[in-house]
Amino acid sequence: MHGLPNATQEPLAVKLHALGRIDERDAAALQSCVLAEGHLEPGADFVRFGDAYPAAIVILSGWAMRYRELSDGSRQILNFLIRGDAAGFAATILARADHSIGAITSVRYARLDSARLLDLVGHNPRLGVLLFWSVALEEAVLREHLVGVGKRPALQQLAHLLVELAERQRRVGIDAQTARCLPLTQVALADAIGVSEIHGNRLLQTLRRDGLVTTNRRAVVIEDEDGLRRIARWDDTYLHRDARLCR
Amino acid sequence: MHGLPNATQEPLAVKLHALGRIDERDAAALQSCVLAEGHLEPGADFVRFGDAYPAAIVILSGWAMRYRELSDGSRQILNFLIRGDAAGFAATILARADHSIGAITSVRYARLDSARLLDLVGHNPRLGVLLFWSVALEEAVLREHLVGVGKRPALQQLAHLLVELAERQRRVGIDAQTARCLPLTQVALADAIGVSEIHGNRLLQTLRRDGLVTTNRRAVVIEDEDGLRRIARWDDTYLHRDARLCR
DNA sequence: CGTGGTGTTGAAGGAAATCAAGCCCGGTGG
DNA sequence: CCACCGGGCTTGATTTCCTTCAACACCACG
Repeated sequence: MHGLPNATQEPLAVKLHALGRIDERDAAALQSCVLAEGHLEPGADFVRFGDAYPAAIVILSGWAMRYRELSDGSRQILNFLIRGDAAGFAATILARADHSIGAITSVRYARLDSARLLDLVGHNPRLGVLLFWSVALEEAVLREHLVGVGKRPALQQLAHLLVELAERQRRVGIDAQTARCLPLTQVALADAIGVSEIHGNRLLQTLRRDGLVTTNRRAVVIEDEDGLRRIARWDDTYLHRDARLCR
Repeated sequence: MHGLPNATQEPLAVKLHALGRIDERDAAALQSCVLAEGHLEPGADFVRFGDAYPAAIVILSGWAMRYRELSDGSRQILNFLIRGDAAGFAATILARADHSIGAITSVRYARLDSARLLDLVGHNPRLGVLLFWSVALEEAVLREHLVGVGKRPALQQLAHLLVELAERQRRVGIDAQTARCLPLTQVALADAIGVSEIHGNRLLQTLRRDGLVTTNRRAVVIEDEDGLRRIARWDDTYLHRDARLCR
């Protein structure tokens, strides 16, 4: 992000900034909700299904995921969380987690003082609107995901996911080169789009054959995003939806 | 619902009451947000994908659905909306709808004054918590739906949906007999669980053969809910999750 | 009395799961 | 240093589930 005041380098602020202008005072206020930083190793869980919720957090760097394990051992990944994404707001409300959240790469996060955040929102409706916006957007992503898993052909759905993740990375200020690289194993991708690991692998092969992506050991790199968009039938209004920011 | 103060008969109040006690004053306050009643015929849309959002509403009676149409003409139903369910809160935030909402049966609804609601929440945190709770719960339902569509065998997923809908009806005070009856066509069910109409029909047949459901022309009636729960591998903690109500 | 939404059936083809190996590579420990 | 191991990836063969296509019966409705 160019020309941002310094305090807005805090990821939640960066994210909200991408939605609408927030000034230095707002950014500072957000920053004041940060209690401490924490760290998770790849594979470690932040919450597990059925556990009591820990405090709310914001991801500072690295990749995490919301997921659910089924009795037969399979796993559905509900969403990926990157820099600026928040989790655990429901802690104020729900007694127990209805899904697990785990680290994919090494993750740095900030713990938030949710009482203070709530207070802040009460006194600064504009911030509240922006926060609500980001929650609404996450729900929109979830809905789109459901549509994809339910109705889209698997290849299209895979392409859609890859484009979405690159797009989301750029939106929180990650540079275009880095944003092309998605640190996901093939199992993770398969579990996200709801197909078997083997089928997921074969789908990736066809994308690779057409030069749309390359794959490293534990990552997928987007080589031809426009091509992927075509396969995905990407709708530019998705994620682009702008907030009504004045009030 | 037995022994409720009169004002709490307003559906949103009934719904929140099911989550935690709300008193007559709270209920009256909620009621004061109602602007007017409206009505939709079966098949009519409340919002269509891409449209500007109309005001927020609460369903008073009847069935509606959130859904998305794809370019190939197919449809994914995201969620069903019944008495007490709200829609269009995102109107405050999002410029355009990212999904359509349509009436399945004839629907009565109340339009809400969202500015007033926001104001109310600001002054009555307890109400805010309850409202947030209901939003969080809807998101939980959406996540569960995604898990089902992605990972559960279609028959299990169908059974799960039927049980969930009956359960949700009872929770908003609909009597057990009525709650067993789900006014859904087979196409609607199929579109919700992400299978073709024909396959959906065959799944219903197997449920019928085992005496778990009967079907009228445009409805499914649950005959053996415990049996369905077994097939669905129903988890009793789902939807039962209780809010942390004191603060 | 047609017409269209709804439900039902059969047959055939396709998409994806499952089963079963085997490879590559990085890390660990003997 | 090398052997071994395990996580990630790849491939082929087989089976299962689900879609598609094509009819047709059945009300409910105008």
